[in-house]
Amino acid sequence: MSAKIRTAMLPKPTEAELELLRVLWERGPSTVREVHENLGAEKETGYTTTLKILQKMADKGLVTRDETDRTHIYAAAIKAEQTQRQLVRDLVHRAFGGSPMQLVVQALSEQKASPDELAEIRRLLDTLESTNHQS
Amino acid sequence: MSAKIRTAMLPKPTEAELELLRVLWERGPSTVREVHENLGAEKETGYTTTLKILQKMADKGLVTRDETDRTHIYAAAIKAEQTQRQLVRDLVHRAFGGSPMQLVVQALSEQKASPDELAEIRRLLDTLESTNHQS
DNA sequence: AATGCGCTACGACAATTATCGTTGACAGCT
DNA sequence: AGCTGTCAACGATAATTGTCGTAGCGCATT
Repeated sequence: MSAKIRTAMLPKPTEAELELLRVLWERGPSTVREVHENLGAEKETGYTTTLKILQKMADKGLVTRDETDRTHIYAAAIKAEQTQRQLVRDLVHRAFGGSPMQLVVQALSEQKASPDELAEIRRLLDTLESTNHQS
Repeated sequence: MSAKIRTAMLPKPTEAELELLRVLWERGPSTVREVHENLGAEKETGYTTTLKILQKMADKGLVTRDETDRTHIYAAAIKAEQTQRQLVRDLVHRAFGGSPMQLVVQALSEQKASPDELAEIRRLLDTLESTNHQS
């Protein structure tokens, strides 16, 4: 099996980094200030902290930085789905002994999902089952 | 107001701690050596490392320690489901913007689930939909 | 009783993280 | 040309984490 290292295997974002990534995914490319002011009100952290973390993320390649203007603009370098998948795979492996189903059960029972969402999941299940046979 | 800290809000286990917890969940109460030798072969870490982490976990309350015999016996202080739920809630909040459905989608599509498991999930969905109105 | 083995306890250590203060540059206004 | 405020860069710091080495204790077998 050929090791498929496409996107150069970026490091797993830390908790604080993930917080910033979430903002970037929501808002799209943003300035430091925009990111900082869109953090959850729970975070009572200084501006320079946000800046520093973004800089480190740029070093690691987790975000890109457009420096043409004086006020730089940061953008997530990885798609939300990709990171989420990595995190889920990690969690499944570490906490659920490799069984994704257990995680699904937890995720579903933990928070009450709306009927709409449940229906959505059913549709997803249908899709999965049909694509299951054709390898 | 009586602070109802029943389960005492244990700290979130770190990665290494989770690894040990997984072993304890699998095996039940175990000695340090048993835990250590049941780690994934990937972990090439010393015995004292495992011991130290278990001790710290005992301090934090993540595990209990039976010291009656000279060889202590550690046991997980929290149920797997409880920890898993906490981790899932965390991940949902941190990476999925609070939507558990997104996580479910990722978990399902990430790894191919067997038809049996898919059926199991369907049953779970049924249960959830019926118990949906009561709280 | 002496030795050796397995076990716990304690402390040290490097690496990583998160956080902030300070500095220096730049831009617009007066 | 001189303030004023915003911004990026840098360094410092404290806390946490994972990792061992070493010391010291008890038990069993000699």
